[in-house]
Amino acid sequence: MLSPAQNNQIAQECHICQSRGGCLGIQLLDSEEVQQQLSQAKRISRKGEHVFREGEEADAFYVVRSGSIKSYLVTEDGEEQVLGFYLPGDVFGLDTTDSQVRMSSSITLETTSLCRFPHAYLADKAQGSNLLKITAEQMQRDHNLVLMLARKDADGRIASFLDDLANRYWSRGYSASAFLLTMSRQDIGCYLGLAVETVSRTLTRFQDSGILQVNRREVEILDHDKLRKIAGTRANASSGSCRTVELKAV
Amino acid sequence: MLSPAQNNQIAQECHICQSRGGCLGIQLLDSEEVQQQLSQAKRISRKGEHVFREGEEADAFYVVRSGSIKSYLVTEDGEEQVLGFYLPGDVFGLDTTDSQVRMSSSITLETTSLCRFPHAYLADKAQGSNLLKITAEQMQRDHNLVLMLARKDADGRIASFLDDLANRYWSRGYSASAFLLTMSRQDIGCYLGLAVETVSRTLTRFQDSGILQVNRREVEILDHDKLRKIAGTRANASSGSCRTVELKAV
DNA sequence: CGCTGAATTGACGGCTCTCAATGTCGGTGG
DNA sequence: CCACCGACATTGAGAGCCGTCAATTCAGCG
Repeated sequence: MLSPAQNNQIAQECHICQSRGGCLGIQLLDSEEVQQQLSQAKRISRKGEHVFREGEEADAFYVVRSGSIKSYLVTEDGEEQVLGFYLPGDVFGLDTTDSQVRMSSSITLETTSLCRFPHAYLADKAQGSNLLKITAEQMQRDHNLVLMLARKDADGRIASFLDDLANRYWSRGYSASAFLLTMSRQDIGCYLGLAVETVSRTLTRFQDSGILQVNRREVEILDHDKLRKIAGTRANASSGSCRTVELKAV
Repeated sequence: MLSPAQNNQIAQECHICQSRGGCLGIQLLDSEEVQQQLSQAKRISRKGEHVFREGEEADAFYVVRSGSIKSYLVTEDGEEQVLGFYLPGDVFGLDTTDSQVRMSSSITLETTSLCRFPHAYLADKAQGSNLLKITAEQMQRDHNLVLMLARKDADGRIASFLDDLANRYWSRGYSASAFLLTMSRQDIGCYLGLAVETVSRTLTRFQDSGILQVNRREVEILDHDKLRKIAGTRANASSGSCRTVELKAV
């Protein structure tokens, strides 16, 4: 076991995971290996480099230290479906098949620094519960995405997307009202199941309504309440008839 | 450790998990507890009963022995978003929040028998990798759903849905061409993000095209190739401009 | 300075949602 | 046994959102 002082030093060295209750390396890696792994772990990639690709062996997962990551998969006809974007502090690379093969690819959207957590170096104890918590994050994200896709129109999707980004930046200590979109309009469209033109038009319309200010990749949210309101309202009652039917009480 | 004979006996008692490489109880539960847990585990619920609800404490997950389950969550405006349907052999109840709280509700669609796996009784060893494998299933399912919602039109979604069901029945030893829809049209619509009427119309149109025969809950697939073809083709190039851009090789 | 790719804006058409009516099945009570 | 009823499913007509196609502007870069 490392001394508290040592832990402290390592934790300070990487403040990214504080929102999770401390450095993941200390939580997950065999104590004796922590320092070594953490020092090996820092990988810096330039924009457009793949961290891993679908089909490769999955022998590690990652935490974003700085920069941003796009996770996507390629359909049969050779086109992308974006699965998510990862910001500093986010864990990614956990979605693998039964046989520990990558279910998706991930690529850097800018110069990005990562922590790498090889599966082989994970400590055994309490691993299950920790991993469960982490995978839960991913699944929640998936569910939110599904929810957006299935139940919201273009306005709702864009608003949800921006609100989500704002919250995630906020929880990481950045401004929730002004930030940079590290991904292209196309990426956003892919993520939200919208055409690029629709993304553009919607942003412009939001700007005209005074909800936000947008210039290229720069976004400033002026009326967060209104944004949240748009994000919250669903598009179609389509599945709106899907009310929770409470069956007769026993 | 139980003797091979005992393991064999227990495994035979429950043949559901064979496709997974053997009874999950033997793989996951503390050996000494296996038999006890397995006998306690059998829970039979009548149609319309909740297995658990969103917000409850998540102290166990489940495997469907017989019957079927609908997983859903309720949006702010009190409406459902179906997250998936679970058939015999499927694991569900793994999607929890950080603090081990249910992220979704699940309800029986018919008389259903379940195996219950309390987290407290899980053996420590090799738990991590096993759980990872299992959560991976769930995530893959999520991804497929997202893919459908974001990139397929009504025809594609319905076709994918039916093809998926057929494959899952097939892999469990049932007919892949004729089966019963255990869920209502509304449930299907919720799952696929379509209006009930669209589901109905699409099924009718598929029938008129000779792809399948449908009567109420009974479905018989007549032209599986054509079904798969429809399922495979995407609706909009919307995100179709989302080609995999191969950046310049280094 | 020209080129390339990203982003914006406009016109048009189609898919699917909405609203509404009808048909069908299972259960209930007379 | 039959009429009635409610839930589910089907079918039709109309409208709106969003994708497609196309042109234009703009930023970055060699």
